[in-house]
Amino acid sequence: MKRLSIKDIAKTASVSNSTVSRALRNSPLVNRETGELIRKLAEEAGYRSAAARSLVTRRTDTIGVVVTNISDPFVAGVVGGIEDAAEERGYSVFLANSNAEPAREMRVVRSFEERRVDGIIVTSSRVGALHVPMLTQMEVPLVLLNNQHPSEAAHSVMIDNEGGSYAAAMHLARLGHRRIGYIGDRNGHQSDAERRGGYERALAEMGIAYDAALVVKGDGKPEGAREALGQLLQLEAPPTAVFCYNDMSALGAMHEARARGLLVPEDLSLVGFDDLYISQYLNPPLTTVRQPMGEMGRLATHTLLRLITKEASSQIVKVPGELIVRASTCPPWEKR
Amino acid sequence: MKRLSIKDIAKTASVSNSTVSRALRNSPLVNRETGELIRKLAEEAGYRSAAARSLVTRRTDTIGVVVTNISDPFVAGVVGGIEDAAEERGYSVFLANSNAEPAREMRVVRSFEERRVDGIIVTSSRVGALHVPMLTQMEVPLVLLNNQHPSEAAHSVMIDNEGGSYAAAMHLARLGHRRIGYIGDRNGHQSDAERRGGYERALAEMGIAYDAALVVKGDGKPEGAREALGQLLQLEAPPTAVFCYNDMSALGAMHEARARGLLVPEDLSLVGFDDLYISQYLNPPLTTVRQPMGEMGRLATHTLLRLITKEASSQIVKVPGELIVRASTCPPWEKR
DNA sequence: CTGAAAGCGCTTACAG
DNA sequence: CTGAAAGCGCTTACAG
Repeated sequence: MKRLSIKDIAKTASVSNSTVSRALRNSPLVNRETGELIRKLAEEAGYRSAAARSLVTRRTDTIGVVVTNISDPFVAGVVGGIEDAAEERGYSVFLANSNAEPAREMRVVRSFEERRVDGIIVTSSRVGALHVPMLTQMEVPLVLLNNQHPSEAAHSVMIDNEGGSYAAAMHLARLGHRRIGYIGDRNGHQSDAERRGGYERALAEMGIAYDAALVVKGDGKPEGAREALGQLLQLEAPPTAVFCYNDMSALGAMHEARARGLLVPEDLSLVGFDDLYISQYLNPPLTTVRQPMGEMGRLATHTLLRLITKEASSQIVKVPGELIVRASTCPPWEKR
Repeated sequence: MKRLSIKDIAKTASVSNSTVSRALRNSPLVNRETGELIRKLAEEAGYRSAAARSLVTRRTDTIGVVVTNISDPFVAGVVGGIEDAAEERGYSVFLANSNAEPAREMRVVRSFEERRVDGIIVTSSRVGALHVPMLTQMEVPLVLLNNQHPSEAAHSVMIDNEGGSYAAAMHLARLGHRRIGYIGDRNGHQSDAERRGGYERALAEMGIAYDAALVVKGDGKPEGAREALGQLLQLEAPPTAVFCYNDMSALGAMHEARARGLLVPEDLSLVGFDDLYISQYLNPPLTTVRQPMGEMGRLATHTLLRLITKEASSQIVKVPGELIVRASTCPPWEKR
């Protein structure tokens, strides 16, 4: 069964290619009955070629999404939202992992360009930000999601890192904690600086002196956080609570605490950032700052689509986080 | 900066379009020096249009991947492997969520067809299997990954459900457990039947009588497993160990056990299936059967690529699972 | 409302 | 080794 083309349909409907093309695009320039007949035939018979269409329309109804690693649950959540929003509007999405390798990111972006995607979304990439110049020069609409580079001229969707972290640290301080640690991300992300900023503001507001020894660096993954918590626990006066850069770090910290025989939250309160799906099922369930991942993906897509259709669109949308209090935090005096 | 075409390069190199086209494809039919010059110009200047090329070559160097839900960590792991393998071979991947909705799955498959993908991979979809006839009729190469439908005529990559589950249940039985529960998946997946099969074979081999009351159904997610574990715990003689359909179910069971004040593994041993990234960090770390997700994705891609190039390829690849023993299981007599 | 014709940007026999 | 020409399958002025 050969792939049918517009021409075949034209033949069996005994009209011209032009008419078929119009009917398939629901053009008003075509007789109702003729149009319906053609559409019915097309439905049964086959489909048009997007390639041929794109060649003349110069649109592909396609967007490219570059992520550092689709296996990261935060990224996967965002991509889910992007795909949903794109599909709703009739767009298909190309997905490419950069693995945070600049060379690979360049490669995939070029392949996106060659495929003439109508727009590109870059997620959480430090690398990506370095290429903003290249990307903007390509003059393909671009939206950055949780961009990690301060100086961008691109449109972006960002979580309110500072505000969310402030809420997290305030929660801990109000519980009565005075020695509150922060396990950050050593990769020099802007988000790390912002989250630390919110943490510091909360401490200051609660009259807690900033202690540099309580601020250590993980890698955004469980392993790095385990080490980082180890450092914190070696302190003369170890923290009674730790705010972590993200849920994955909190997961590692929780694991490490358990390995050392500490109870969470009785011996150590822990707060994360992200609210991954699994976080509610941890033992204990994790107190964290929710990022609406799917929603952020949808937002980024809508922004991009507006860019593509040249509609006005806000340069940067900042999404608030939401503190979700669960069982990994409690007052320090419940200790022992 | 306008998008350059082959024609522009031809002009500045003062050769014909044909020559540029050949040089860009590294054809031996072109003078070395000329070729290099052209390639250099092209590198600086711009790129060819994949759409125009596809129109004549009838290939798009593109594959479509349909998943039920990219936010599922198992699926995300598989997609990561697919994307890696595809990128290596110069293919781009379209990603589409079906959300397990048949209508949406149809839609995305059609859009894949319209975009003339060279091949399609369908992951873990019960729905997908229903459309195998439609898909095969499209005569686009198709590979199913962990297909949930028994009667397919398509190529597929599957985990050895029966063998993995047998190993999991044997592990429990050898630890000394005699009352071993199974929390399955109520969605009627073939994988559920196979995993239960492995469980039953192990019991039989260890001389443990099969007790239907110990076999309950979850939904493959934490919530369903919580309920299911609740049922098991209401039994007169509740199980001392439970094998779960997947890690997400084990996560829910662990959460429910904790909520009821049971200690894992002392009061209840728990085994999962998948070995998600997070499973090693759970409290306690989860004993489970590892599915090499990324590897399976790569395998599916290689099979598909072979199909695309008409090379011979095995109809069905069965991947062995690996039992990973961690801290969520112990002998029953350690109880109390 | 409809059709003939040009053209989108490539690739590939065909003829040198 | 190179170029002119046809053609891939559509869309869209243009002319009825």
